[in-house]
Amino acid sequence: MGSIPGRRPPVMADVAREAGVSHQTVSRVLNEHPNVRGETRAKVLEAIDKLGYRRNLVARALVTRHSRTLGVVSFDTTLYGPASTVYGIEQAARAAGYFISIVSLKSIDRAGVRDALDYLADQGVDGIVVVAPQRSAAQALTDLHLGVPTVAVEGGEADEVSVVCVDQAEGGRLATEHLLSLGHETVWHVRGPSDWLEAEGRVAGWRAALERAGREAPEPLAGDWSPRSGYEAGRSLASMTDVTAVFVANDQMALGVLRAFTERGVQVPDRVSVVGFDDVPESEFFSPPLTTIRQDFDAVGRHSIEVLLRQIEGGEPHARERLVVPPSLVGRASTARI
Amino acid sequence: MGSIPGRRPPVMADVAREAGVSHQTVSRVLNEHPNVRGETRAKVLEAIDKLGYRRNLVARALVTRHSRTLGVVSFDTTLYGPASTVYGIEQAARAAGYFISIVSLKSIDRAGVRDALDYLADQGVDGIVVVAPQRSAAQALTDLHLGVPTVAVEGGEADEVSVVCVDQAEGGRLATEHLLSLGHETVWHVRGPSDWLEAEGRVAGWRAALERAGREAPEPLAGDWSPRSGYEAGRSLASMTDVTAVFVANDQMALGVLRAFTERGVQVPDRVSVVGFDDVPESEFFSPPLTTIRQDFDAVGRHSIEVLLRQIEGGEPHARERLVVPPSLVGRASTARI
DNA sequence: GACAAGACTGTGAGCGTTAACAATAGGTCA
DNA sequence: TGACCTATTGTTAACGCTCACAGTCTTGTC
Repeated sequence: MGSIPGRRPPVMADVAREAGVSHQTVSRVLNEHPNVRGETRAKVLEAIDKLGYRRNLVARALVTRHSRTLGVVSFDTTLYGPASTVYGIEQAARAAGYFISIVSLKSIDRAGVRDALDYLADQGVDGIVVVAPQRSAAQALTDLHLGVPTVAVEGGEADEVSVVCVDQAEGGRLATEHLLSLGHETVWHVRGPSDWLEAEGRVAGWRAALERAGREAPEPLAGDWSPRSGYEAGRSLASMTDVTAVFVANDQMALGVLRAFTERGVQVPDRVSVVGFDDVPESEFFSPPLTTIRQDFDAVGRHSIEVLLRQIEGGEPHARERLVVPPSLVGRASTARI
Repeated sequence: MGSIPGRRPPVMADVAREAGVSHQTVSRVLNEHPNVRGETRAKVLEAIDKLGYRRNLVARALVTRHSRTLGVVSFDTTLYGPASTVYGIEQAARAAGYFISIVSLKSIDRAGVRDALDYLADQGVDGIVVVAPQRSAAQALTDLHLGVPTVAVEGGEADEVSVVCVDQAEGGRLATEHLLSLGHETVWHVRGPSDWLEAEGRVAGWRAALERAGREAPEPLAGDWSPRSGYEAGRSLASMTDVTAVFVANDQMALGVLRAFTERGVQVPDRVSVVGFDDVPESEFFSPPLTTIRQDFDAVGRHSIEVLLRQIEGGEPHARERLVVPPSLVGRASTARI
């Protein structure tokens, strides 16, 4: 398989010499050009194999102006949601023959997003997926952007770019209606941080469901997605006697709520029902197992690549699509009839 | 800021013309070459700004033979450990001015690893980090590899490449000794899948600690890292009357164990003490809060980049380092004196 | 005031590939 | 048979940058 260490790797010209053809013919074989005689092709392939030749994608990218690399900008890939989405993106991209270059942001202010996009644009990516669940990120996308096809995951109403998202409001509605259908008078809500579009969508769905049922919406409790913030919200809720149902904006916070309830002797679901959001793998084993709203992160990742590739390869780099993935309710033991 | 859509982006020659200098002088300014007159530099920078010029990194990579991109091969970036490690890698790499290209593997057989490495090598990465916690992956690394500096995270004894890892055996020892110090006669173990080096390291540490204390090591229960497998192990353990202490090989399985114990009315920590591994953010809010072994994934990620860059930039591409990060015990409410 | 040693700038080649065009061979059709 | 097509191959020129080398312009020194 060639490639003696220390010697410079073979290039197309070496293969051409070995096979007794021109470098262009080698290029044709590599690019599966139809007009190459079978015999010639065989000679070239043999030479490639003999020398252990691998084509230089950097040189190729220089002349074709396509790197076959997609950029992904994401916020905190340590969280289950973004991690799963990025995973789906990566799988779909690789299946389509694209590389993935990742930038994980710590803070998601406009400057950070701008830097990340510039950074990726410099590298010559053919397209960018921004997992931009925050309003600020989505806004940053709206003004800046330069000429690379872009799709935003959870990008809100942004009409400058294509968007793929889960219908968060629908999720909030499903959770709330589930609780109401169990006979609860009203449903409390532990919400996510206010800059997050997902948090707002869930609040909106929750509020809409309550309104439609003619119920009063209590003041939502603030959280920041962390179990700790859920725990603190849970302590507040535990001290209120009229709380019988809580919709928590993600499973991690729901875990904190459950913990606080356990400490205070508040039985779930006997005295209070709890619904989470995300369906992380752990939630089935919470105590009690958590009723939650399932988001198909994998589908979101796959779809975002599909949309992006349509823009890149379909020759409509500025096309704008909007693709909404529906969430679903997963019923478990943390909710019960009042 | 220049860059009229539709027109081809400006290149170095355009900047040179605008500034009235040669393209080489522009290159010098960009590369911070010392011998450029301040006035000239200013003219060039002004022209760059005016035209909105951005240097083409692909062309640069072609001639320098350095892409300033590092490849990362990882297995299931949905899990907290790999996700956190990759996050640390990404942050450290970007801080050092490198891009990160990611390949997430579904299955980690030799062919998969080989493909991933080839794929990245084709792309022209300057170095590769393989997050290879499985024995098979580590072995795959050992034979194949071609000429790109490589570092393995959790790569076992592989002596073909540099390795950065957490001292898993030490973690197992810490967990076990903690339980023994609380007066438990022996410690049961729910282990991870047998192909995983981390699982084996933890088993080894557990066994060693028991041996040193002169205790019998019970047969470990098999798990696959998932909460469900922990749950099943937990059901078995709940039915044994002589179990008072369990060391579970990760926090997710520990959650499953706790769930099973709760269902069977086994009090933790009153009747059985439980220790996990990883210190995921949720574990503090399990019921009860989980005593666990903390791994500094972030440090592992950072160190792996440091080691890799030393190989790449230090001119010793085949140097082999071994860097071990110590774990630590985080005491919480799931363990108590017998 | 001439000369060497720097400081600064420009010229040309080449990185490894693909695109555009040219050239050759073999055959078809009137 | 000769013009004319088509299949196949080769030649040359980019792509946008950096490297090596060759200039030119300042200084400082005696």
